[in-house]
Order: sequence, then structure tokens, then C-alpha cells
Amino acid sequence: MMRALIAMSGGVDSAVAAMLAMESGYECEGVTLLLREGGERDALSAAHTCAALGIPHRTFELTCEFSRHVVRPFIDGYLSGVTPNPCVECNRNIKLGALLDYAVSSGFDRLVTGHYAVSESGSDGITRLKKAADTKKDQSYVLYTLPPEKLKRVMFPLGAMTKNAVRALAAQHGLMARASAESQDICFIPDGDYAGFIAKNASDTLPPPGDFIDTGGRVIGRHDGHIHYTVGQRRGLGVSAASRLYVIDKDAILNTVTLGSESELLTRHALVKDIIWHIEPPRAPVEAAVRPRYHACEYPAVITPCGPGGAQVAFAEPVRRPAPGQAAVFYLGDTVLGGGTFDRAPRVQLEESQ
RNA sequence: UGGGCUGUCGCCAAGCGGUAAGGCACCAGACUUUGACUCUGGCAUUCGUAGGUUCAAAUCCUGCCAGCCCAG
Repeated sequence: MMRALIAMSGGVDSAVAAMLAMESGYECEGVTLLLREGGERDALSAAHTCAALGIPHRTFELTCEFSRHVVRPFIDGYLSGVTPNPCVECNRNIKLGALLDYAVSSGFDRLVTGHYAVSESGSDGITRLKKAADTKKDQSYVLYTLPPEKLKRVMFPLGAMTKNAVRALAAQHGLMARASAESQDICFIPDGDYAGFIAKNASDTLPPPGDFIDTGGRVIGRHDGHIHYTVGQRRGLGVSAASRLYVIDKDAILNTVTLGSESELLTRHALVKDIIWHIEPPRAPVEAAVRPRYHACEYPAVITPCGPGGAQVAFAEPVRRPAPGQAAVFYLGDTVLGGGTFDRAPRVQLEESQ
């Protein structure tokens, strides 16, 4: 019998994922990651669920790894002037990184998670990542770091289901889990005050207040420190203008934050680095739909490989400037072709778009 | 000190005798397993001030105050 290790957060999604894995004939065992202080409560909830399902449950501590691969890079990223996506890094290094390695080395055939995504073997025998059926819940974006060779060891039982169906199934089978609300915000910053969190953890190197400038370089106000802002941001600027102002650039070295109108925020070009391809890395330009942020649609673009792991993205229509540090995920229909991280835009690009 | 102009929400700004538009900012919700975006709602009983004329004034008249500009 094939063995599956179920990553269980203590919530409904992973509980139902475990149940579905059992129904498909896997010999299952639940595991809850301990990533930070206070994780015991989730582990307890997961243990209850496992008891209800009649499967073993264990915990696996990855506090150090989580700190090193998720929390620390998050802080350092902001300090260096980019906007990191910790969920992507967590999936890459922790949930589908260290935990996947652990599952394999412990003799499990599959790691199961409650992510809303589809891993599907094509006619070529290669397993590819696709969007979930419930497009509102689709998490393929934060899973782009899973290339086919990793993906073939992973199962996403919820990929074909809607959230409502999952809830209904949980209720049907008496899997109360917690009547938990949807998780949100950054898990290691429960109060949502990410700037405060960075301040607490980097007080000696915290960027000081500086100037807001317009695209012409004129000073138009004072900011509280560049970590408080991100490209595309509109609220909380405290600067009044005739029209809405957006952050269109940040410079950690000069400690300036550039503000401009929505039209100045638009661009057709972006640079992506550290690309992970799910297909044979292309040598010529490819057409794809690029999703520049988690909760956004994809935009048609031409991706031109350049340099090792890099590419230039030319959008068919102007889009709101992607924030450096965020993930760019490439799609062909529902299938993820690959993805990477937006790099800082070259200065010429800023000038060009004015 | 003469002459001119201006004074409407924190900021910008409509209004020109009929009972205070809008934008920005701000606040509150919604959305959301990142940061953001977006959406919805809230936000001047009052128009520098004191009087006057009118059924009715931010809108007309007068005094005063403040700011700006030009003369000197």
C-alpha cells in the first residue's frame, strides 16, 4: 500500500485533504509543522482530527528553517527595498521543501497538502502544476517553485473542489477541525503590522524617514521610512494631490520613495530573475500569460529569456508596475509554465514610461 | 501708507441669491493564506469675522481681521 504523509495545519482544508487521501487508498499519517511559538494549538487541533480519522499524528519542528528561509529573508528583503512574498518562500523551502524531503526520507510515497491547486500527469508522463477548479481559491501562484520532479511526489486532493464543497464534506464527516476563519495576513505577523515586526527585529538598521519625490525628482513630502511602502501602494501616503498618487518606485540607497499618478505607474516591461521552469527552458521568446501578484488575473505577455534564470517580460498592454520581490508566474491556460521573482526595474524603464 | 486681489472640511477646489459638488488625505467595513490593489460606507447645519439688505445670502452691501501682489 502506498503511504502518504498529510501536512495538517489544524484547519478544515488539510483535514478534508487527509480524508480524501485515505479514501483513495493511501495509508495515511498526519504531520503538523512547528514553525514558531504558539504552534502547539494547531498541532493539538490536527491531532484531534487525526484521532477522528483513525490515523497516526506526529509533529515536525522546523523553527530554525522557517526563521532562516522565510522570516529572515522577509525582513532582509524589505530592508533592501523589495517586497517579498513569504508564502512563496515557505512553500518552496518549508512545506514543500524540508517537509517533502522529510516525507521522502521517511519512506512516504506522497506528501499531501490542503492547497487548492492541481498536479496532473500529462500524456508525456510529466507532472505539471495547474490552477485549481475553484479559481477564487486557486493557489497555484504560490506553488510555482514546485517543478515537475518535486510535484510528482505531491498530492493536492482539494484541487478539484470548491471551498464550499470542502466545508460541506468536513461537516458531513464530522471533521470540525476548528470552525476556523480563513487564514490571512502573514502567519508569523498575526497583527498584520509587518513594519512594526521588522522594526522589532532590525531596530539598529531600520531605514530612517526620508523624502517622497515625484517623477521629476522634486521633493513633495516626507515618508516614514521606505519599508512602509511598496510599489503600487496608494493609501497611507499622507500626501495630498489633485489625483490619486501611487508609489511607483523605491530607492533603498537614496532612501527615496517616488510617487506618481496611475498613468505613471503603468509599464509594459518587467525583469524577472531566478526563474524555475516547469517546461524545457526556452531559448527563444515565448508567449504566456503572466500573473504579477497573488490576487490578480494574468496578462498576456512575451517572455524573452535573458541571462541565467532571467527573462524580460513585455506585456501586450500596459500594466500596473509589478513590485520588485513579488513573484511572476507564467501560465499557458491553466498550466503553470514556470515563474520567478520580479527584479528591480532599470532606471531607463522608469523614464521611458513617463 | 496708497492701489489691486484673495479668504469655502487637514490640502486642492466647485459655487455667482434659493437653502454647501468633486478630488486628495483620513476613518470604518468588505475582499484576501504576502505586501499591495480594488470595492462600499463615513467625513463642513456651515462658507475669515461683525453687522446690514432680502421670504431666502457662501453668494449683494458695509466695517473689521488675515494673506498675497503692485506701487513707494
